[in-house]
Amino acid sequence: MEAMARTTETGPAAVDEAVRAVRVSSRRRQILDAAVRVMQRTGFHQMSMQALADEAQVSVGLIYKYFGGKEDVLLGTIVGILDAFQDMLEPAMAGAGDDPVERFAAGFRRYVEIVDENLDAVVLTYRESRTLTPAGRARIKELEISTAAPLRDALAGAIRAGAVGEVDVDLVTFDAMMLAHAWALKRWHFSPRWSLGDYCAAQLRLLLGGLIVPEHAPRYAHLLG
Amino acid sequence: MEAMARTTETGPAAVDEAVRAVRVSSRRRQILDAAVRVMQRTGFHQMSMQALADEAQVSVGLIYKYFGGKEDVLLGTIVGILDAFQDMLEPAMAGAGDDPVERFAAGFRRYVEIVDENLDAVVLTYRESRTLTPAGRARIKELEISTAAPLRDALAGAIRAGAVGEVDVDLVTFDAMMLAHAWALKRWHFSPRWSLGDYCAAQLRLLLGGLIVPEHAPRYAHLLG
Amino acid sequence: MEAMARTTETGPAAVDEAVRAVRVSSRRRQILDAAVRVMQRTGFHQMSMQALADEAQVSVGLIYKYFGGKEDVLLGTIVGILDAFQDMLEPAMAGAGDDPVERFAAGFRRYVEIVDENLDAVVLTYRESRTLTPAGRARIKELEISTAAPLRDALAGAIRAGAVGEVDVDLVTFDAMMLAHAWALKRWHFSPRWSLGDYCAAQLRLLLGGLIVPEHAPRYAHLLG
Amino acid sequence: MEAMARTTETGPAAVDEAVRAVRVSSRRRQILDAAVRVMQRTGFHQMSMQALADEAQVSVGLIYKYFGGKEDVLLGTIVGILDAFQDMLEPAMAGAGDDPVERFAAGFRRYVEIVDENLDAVVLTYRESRTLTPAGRARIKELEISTAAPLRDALAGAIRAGAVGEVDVDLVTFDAMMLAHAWALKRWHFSPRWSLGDYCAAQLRLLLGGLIVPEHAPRYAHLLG
DNA sequence: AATGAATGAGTATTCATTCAT
DNA sequence: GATGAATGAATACTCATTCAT
Repeated sequence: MEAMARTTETGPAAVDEAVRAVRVSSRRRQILDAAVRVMQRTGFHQMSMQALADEAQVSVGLIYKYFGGKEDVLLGTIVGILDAFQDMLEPAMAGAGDDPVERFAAGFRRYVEIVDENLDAVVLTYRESRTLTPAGRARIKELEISTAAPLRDALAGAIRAGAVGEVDVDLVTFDAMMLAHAWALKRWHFSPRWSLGDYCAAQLRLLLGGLIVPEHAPRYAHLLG
Repeated sequence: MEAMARTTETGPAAVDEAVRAVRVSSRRRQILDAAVRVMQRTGFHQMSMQALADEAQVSVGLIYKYFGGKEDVLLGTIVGILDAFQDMLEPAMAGAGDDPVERFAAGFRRYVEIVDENLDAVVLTYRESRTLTPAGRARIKELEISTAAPLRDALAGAIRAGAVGEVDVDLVTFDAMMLAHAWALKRWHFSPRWSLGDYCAAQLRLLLGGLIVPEHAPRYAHLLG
Repeated sequence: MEAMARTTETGPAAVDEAVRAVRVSSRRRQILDAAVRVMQRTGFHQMSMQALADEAQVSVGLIYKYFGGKEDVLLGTIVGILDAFQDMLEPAMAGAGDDPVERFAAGFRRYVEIVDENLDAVVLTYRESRTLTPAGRARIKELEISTAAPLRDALAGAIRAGAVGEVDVDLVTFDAMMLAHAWALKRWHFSPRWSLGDYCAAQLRLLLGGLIVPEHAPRYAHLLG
Repeated sequence: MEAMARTTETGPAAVDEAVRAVRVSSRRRQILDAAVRVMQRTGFHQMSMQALADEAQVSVGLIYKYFGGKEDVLLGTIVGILDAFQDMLEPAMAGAGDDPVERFAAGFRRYVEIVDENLDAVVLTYRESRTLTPAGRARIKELEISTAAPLRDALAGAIRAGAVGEVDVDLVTFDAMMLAHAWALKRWHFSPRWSLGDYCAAQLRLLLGGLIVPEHAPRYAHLLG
């Protein structure tokens, strides 16, 4: 059996390579997950590498095997969060049917939910971006734009379908994203008074209120309240 | 001569007191202004007290006569910025006439302008708030709310006047504030494509588009595009 | 009196300046002296800044006010040693009379004596030079050359006076310096069997034996043994 | 087959032993050669075991199978260099004929040549000796003495032969060694001005000038210039 | 009021060494 | 024999804060 396993077409070296890649990836994840937890408690600047090592249950030295330094951990953390956004948003919108307005609404709701599940991570994105090198910042910006792409597409679809008038797709998408982020950025203001569902419904009402062309309004009455 | 100066009607102690208050205030301002400049360059955490002292042209020790410590300088800086917002917003709205919708629009435009004049300071507010003590954070929150009060009042007036339907005043005010802040927070995205005027106009169109009741719409055609 | 002192042509600022310069210089000396002691015990690389601070009876931070870093302390130490050489060699030779051969002999003896008084410092010069930046190394080389200048001059004088034949002044000076340094570099070999005086006498005999022209030899019989 | 291999006359264990000894020796050499190369580039303290492993094309762990630790590598390196000196010096002198003065001169020339071929290794000997344990240092000292033995013997022979007067053999040998080392230690001073041959000739002239008794001088005119 | 010399705790990073595989 | 992942102690350097003058 062992011999057989070693004589597949990829060969033993390839297998070892793969095993190693998995281990590297899992170690990185282990450290990044710990980093999110520590930064939620203390912020990036207050996080000592020792504290991170303790939280991740590894030695300080090992962190430097997987990351170039503290800032690289920060970049990895933020990128990880944004990746998670991207991975979660599209499926939710895919399950919302064909109507582009409904898709946009479902996307927005999901976006806010994901924000709610990653409150501190979102705040982190705003707080610590400037700490990154220009290259790191550029990467973050790209990711943020591509994260919102499904929302942008749905909105463009709604305009093509005639349900929404001619508006600046980019601006509206950005506004939607900002208002989703606001749930995290200003939760000290909203959270005591608003439930997540109410917040989404109210914001969607405001967003769509000025966009939906009057003759299509009845069909979206459940969104426009 | 010295004796004469000390025999004015308010009494020498009072004069000294006043002189001292002015000097204290001017020294504080001198240091806070320097702090804004340094933080714009380097961020709060990178700013050393020595660098602040150099920029403010005073000695390190003197900073500790006027502030409790580094964090107190940060609090003072943020409060100073929010104070400036408050001082500048109300006059601008007062000069916009009686129509509450026009006042709101004028207020929003001015708000974005002030953001534009204090880009780094606004970002600072988001980046460094968590560095503050809970007491400091609470103070900031209050100030942020009271800063937006004129906008809130105008919107409430518009509803009372029947120009705007029944909406959640607080939410809309917050959205407006967020979108104004977004000009600073996301300027890497907007600034290359949008002028300040276009940004204000487009955002106002979206905000008001869903709010103005149809029969009043013609009167605000210049705002709704 | 005080007033008078303050109204000399240099003025109070200049006085303060001078006071400060003295303090800076004394602090530097205090730290450099400690550095020599610690490096003698442990070598440069083993010397921790904390250990240096303890030895110098100052705080770690203060060292960084007076030196750019650890390597700067090393440079300062070596330069200090070479300066001491220069300050001590010339007076000794000046007191040795007019005969250039006698001057050379006296200079060599003094050189070895100074080496003997700074055994570890000399070794340090050989051991740690490479640790320095190119600029630092260049400075050391210059100093080493100028340190040996009095010996070189005496030898050149001896040649002009006809007491010594035409030899390469530079080479002989360098050899003399090397053999003086050898007293420190190889003291594990010499020190048990040779006294300082015997070592000097023997080396001088070898050095001068081949140099002095035969007809002058009688005059220097006490040197040639 | 395996059984056959195990029944040679020396016995299987002995063969394995021999094979192992060769391999051990070759691995040691592989690592030591790499160590010389790395230390020439960076010095001992800057050399990380990882860098050494990379240069030697082995894993870090393997180094610890052949050496007790980093310092043991250093000791091995220095010993290796001194061994090489010993192995190379004697043959060169053997080929120089029977005249002891000629042998001494040939030995000195060869010594400087070997120094020239191992410039950094020689400097290493001076720089890093103190890093060793007392036991290691003692070993180095012994080796250095035995390395110079052929020179010492030739000089003693020259005295016995009456070509050189009664001088301290040990001191002269040491001086010769120092001046050979100086070619490495002070190459920044000599190398731009002197060729290796000129340096050897000039130093030999100085060394022998005071030693050769006048009546033998004509025979060594080619050495005394 | 004002200075700036002095402190020393805090921290990112490196690297010799070990050991499970 | 050979690997290299993992460890964690060691250390140069920074900087907020104090205090004698």
